[in-house]
Amino acid sequence: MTSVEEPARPGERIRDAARTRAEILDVATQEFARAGYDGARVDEIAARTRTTKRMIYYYFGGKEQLFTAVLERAYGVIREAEQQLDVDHLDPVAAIRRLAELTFDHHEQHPDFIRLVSIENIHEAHHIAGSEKLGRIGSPALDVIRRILASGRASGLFTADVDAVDLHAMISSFCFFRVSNRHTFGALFGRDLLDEGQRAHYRAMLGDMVIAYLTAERTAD
Amino acid sequence: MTSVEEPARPGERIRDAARTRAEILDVATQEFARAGYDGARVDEIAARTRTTKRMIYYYFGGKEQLFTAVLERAYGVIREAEQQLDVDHLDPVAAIRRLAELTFDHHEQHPDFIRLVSIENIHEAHHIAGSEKLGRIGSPALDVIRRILASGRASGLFTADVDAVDLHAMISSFCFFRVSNRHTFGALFGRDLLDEGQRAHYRAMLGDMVIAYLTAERTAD
DNA sequence: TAGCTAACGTACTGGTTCGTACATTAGTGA
DNA sequence: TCACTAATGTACGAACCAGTACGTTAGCTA
Repeated sequence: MTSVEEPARPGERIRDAARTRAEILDVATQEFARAGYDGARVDEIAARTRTTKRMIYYYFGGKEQLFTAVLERAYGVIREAEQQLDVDHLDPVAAIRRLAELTFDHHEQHPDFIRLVSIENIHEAHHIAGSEKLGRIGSPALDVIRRILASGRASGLFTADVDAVDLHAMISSFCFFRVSNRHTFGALFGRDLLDEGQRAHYRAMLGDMVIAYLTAERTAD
Repeated sequence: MTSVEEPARPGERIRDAARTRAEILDVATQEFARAGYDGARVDEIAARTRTTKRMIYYYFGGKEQLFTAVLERAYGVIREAEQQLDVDHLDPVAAIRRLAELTFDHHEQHPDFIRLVSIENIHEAHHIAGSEKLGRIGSPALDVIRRILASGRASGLFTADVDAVDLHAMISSFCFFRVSNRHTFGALFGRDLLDEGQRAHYRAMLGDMVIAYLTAERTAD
């Protein structure tokens, strides 16, 4: 999520539009993820940048548009990662487990993204709806899931006629919840879902669950 | 979630501490759920009450404590509902499906509660941690799950040696995600997870998933 | 090298928002 | 019935915060 890491040589290297813009986005991502949309402070974002508040309005127009830009970039990062998915060489069962594991890993590695999505849901996806870049973009992972499901059904390994979007929701919900609800779950049940020692356990549990669901013999249809 | 519904006879019925307190909590629940902690306005809460802002500070002390009180009551409602759970007369498979369905229904029926929990997670469960009533309260559903799992294992129906808290997390994650991420999911995939026509489908899917997981033959252990 | 414009900084403003000082009254117990 | 306190209302203040008016300069181009 970090795209600016110049050594910050003092005094030097002024007037770099691209860098300034990117730096604002980096800091804004952290600040919005930290405090939510209304909790985030434009002054605080500016203070943690090598530029001033004026530039935020110069480049983005306002707090609202800045948040939209943050979301757009965050979703862009996810899309790129999902496009790297390569599980076609595996058999359907192994492929779906691998996909679940990669989704699991990805959620764990991007807690700020999870927080931004949670925040955007509190605001009823208002910013996504107003963004040309984000409306109905779907997810590259969906195509992967579709291919795996088709091949699994063809080979008779998968008994259930499952919809790709539904399976994506099933996998995502577990991965997302583990990160998004970590704090309340921990406070209520005294168990940290992100505990390092439990990581492999939950990762396997997700895979087992999905495979079991896809390969179970249905009593009725 | 609504506990005050007096006919509001004008001018009458002044000086009712319990009612005033409850009315503030009702309105505050809506306002916090609507806008998040920082987005919520104390003045707005007061305006939508038959009393004044002064009373909010009189009864609760401040915005922070008011939010904690809102959370405490919301969790209290959930606990009460979970205590009504009665699935002991069913066989383990039917019992676990019934439990999943009731969890599913309950999440769907209390979107404000889901939003409050999401908001509290953004704030890293700070208010729960500071509340005597909420620390480590767990969930009555956990005991039910423990009983069902024990009986399922004893009868040999459940192959997996699953932990109750983990199973609770699995069920909750799907139910929670469906409500909490409804808006971003809908905006991105063009599918409303709360669509009335899909309700039975997702409800069955959750049950199928859990049952498949619990009854699947494991390849390794 | 002159001039033009994109990029940047400073200082301020107007409205908002949490919180409170102060005044008042309903209802209860002696 | 009288006094006392719990409950309530009004009006205001001080800090905060998004957004902007205005001024400046770096660096490219003709």
